[in-house]
Amino acid sequence: MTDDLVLRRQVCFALYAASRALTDVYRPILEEFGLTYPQYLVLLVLWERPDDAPTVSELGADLRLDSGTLSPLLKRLEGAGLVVRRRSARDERRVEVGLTEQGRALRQQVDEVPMQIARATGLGTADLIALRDTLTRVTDTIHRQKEQ
Amino acid sequence: MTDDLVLRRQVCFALYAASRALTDVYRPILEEFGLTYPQYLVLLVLWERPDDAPTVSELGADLRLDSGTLSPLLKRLEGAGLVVRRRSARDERRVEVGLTEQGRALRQQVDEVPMQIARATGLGTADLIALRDTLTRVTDTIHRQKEQ
DNA sequence: GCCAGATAAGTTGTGCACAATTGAATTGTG
DNA sequence: CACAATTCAATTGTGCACAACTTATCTGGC
Repeated sequence: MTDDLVLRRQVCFALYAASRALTDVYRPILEEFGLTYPQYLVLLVLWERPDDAPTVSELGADLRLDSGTLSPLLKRLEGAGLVVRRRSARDERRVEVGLTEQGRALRQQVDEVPMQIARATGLGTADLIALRDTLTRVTDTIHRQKEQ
Repeated sequence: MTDDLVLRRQVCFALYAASRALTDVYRPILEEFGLTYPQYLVLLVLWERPDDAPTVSELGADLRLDSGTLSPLLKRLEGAGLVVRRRSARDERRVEVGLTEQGRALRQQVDEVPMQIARATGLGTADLIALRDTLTRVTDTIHRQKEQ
């Protein structure tokens, strides 16, 4: 196996390992709020647009998750009293996901979570931005190829 | 609320999304060989040291996975005829994982997989090296903090 | 207005990840 | 030597991810 192949394998493993390591950092922090990381991501999307209640599909487009993942996840968030689901009046196929008062209030409580996470990475702002941009480029490249 | 809470600017989401996107690239390629990505990672470790059969713990140390993940995964690899598990003679608590002839032979067949993956990322060698180093640094920083 | 095709969300089944627990084997200490 | 503490793999239970399928609803062409 050439060095190039080893390198390429290492990049993929590095990505896989880093993603799991970061989730490990989130776990104890989010556990205080009774949240998992994917649940936290869903709430981030909802907090960004507090006025319109997106449908399951729209949430899925943002997070690149399908209903097979989101349906049970949203059911758990609803069970926790953070979210409400209601059939759209205009289109009964759609389910709109909105925040409850409790879900809205949670936003302030998790305010310092991103800073804690950034600190745990040990990277400065410039490195974080560079890393985010590279990763976003990789993700976009992959998704663009997939659509063709 | 601060920009930090904006999903797009989150390095963590970029990492999570990139990791899943890359697994999406692996899936159809590895499916031809009847492998999942974590199973492929286990085989990579075994191919790197074809002489000694590592224990479940040693595999776990390399991949940062515990027996709760590895035990059923190894059972499936054994069911596929790629791997054998045997209790250590010296220490009956340990289970050594070795390659079968079929498992050894698979190595040549998946030879060009890493190149296909690297192409899918759309990054050149320099970018791949930089990305790998940054990710490794993040992972190491997190794991070092965890041990303290 | 009717209906074939589409779209949306949910369900089922498989395979990770990981926490917590179990049970067997080994090690360290008195 | 005895035995408590440790180590190792496996198991159990929860929660993603994702493919494949189901059911309900909607849309466009006629």
